[in-house]
Amino acid sequence: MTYKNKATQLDEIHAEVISEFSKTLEMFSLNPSESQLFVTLYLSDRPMNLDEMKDVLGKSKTAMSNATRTLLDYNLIERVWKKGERKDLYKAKKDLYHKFMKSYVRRWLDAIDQQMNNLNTIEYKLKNLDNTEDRDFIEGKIHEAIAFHASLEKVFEQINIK
Amino acid sequence: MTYKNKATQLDEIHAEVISEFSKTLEMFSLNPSESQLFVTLYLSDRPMNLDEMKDVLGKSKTAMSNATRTLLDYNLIERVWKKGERKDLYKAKKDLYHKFMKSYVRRWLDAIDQQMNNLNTIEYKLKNLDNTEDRDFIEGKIHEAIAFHASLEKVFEQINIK
DNA sequence: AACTTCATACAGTTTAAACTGTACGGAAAT
DNA sequence: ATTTCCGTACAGTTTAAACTGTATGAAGTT
Repeated sequence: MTYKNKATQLDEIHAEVISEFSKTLEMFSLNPSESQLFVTLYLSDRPMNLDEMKDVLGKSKTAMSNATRTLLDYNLIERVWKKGERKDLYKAKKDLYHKFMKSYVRRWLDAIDQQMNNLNTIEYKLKNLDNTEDRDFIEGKIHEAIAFHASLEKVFEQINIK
Repeated sequence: MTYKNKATQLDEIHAEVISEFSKTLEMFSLNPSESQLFVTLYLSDRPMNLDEMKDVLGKSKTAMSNATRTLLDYNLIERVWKKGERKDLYKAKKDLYHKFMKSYVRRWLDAIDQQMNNLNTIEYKLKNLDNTEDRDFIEGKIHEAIAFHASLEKVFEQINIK
């Protein structure tokens, strides 16, 4: 039986957690680098710089730079200042669940809002057309689609409060 | 000013609704063909066959065949039988909001369940290792990750009831 | 001021998703 | 039984996302 020291075994576990947990985070519309990077920071007991990240994940520094910016934008990680340190340091924010939900819900709500505007614009165009059976049919459908968006908005707003 | 007859104007509106509404539906993890096809069926006053679909969307019949199968699987459209008709006919299901939410929530819950199992498996492996500070640290993180999944499960289950 | 060292912009490459066209098997029509 | 017509499997192509390597400019160091 092959001998494995504790450190190696823990490294394997570490890698497995990154691989598995990141799959869930990808469902929040994060790409693989973003998801894996978040889990890496989440599992780290101290802030990390871009070079450390790229070594852990075996990806390019550019990928790490892009991923940190997105995660910052989503408010999932934060930059940490350390005296005498030239490299940027980042750590995962606390309270996983709320941070992810908030970011996710916000992106949904933004998109829903945008799409409702677009549908309202289309509906407005319809009003300038003569009334016909076809016109009324489409108008009804657009109305229903807008109501669909309103329902979505409602359900995501409810999540937000919790 | 260019003359446009009613039919042309309505066709334009029709195309715009497909283009815009489908963007929202893509957020339910549908690909462009699936989303556009759903909206097409949604806007149609009668069931359509694959050839009609491909003409409306300007895509291949294979794309339509694949898209209908996915939409059927997600329970968003249904097949319609018509006497003497050899081609398969499909129509959009009623009650957009509930159908989409249900399908979406189900896919989230399935994935969460799968991921919780994976994390539990990893945690079990950890138990066979000697206790060290590092081990305890990772174990705590895995626990937190599992709790994160449990919270997700809860929030999506709540949506489901409504 | 010259030299390092960092993050990131940018162009190019790789990889994966989306889509197309052809071919095939099965069902219906002749 | 043969022919026609349908949906879809499959292989190949196109398109878009993800990622890499190099270049650049800004900030810190000597």
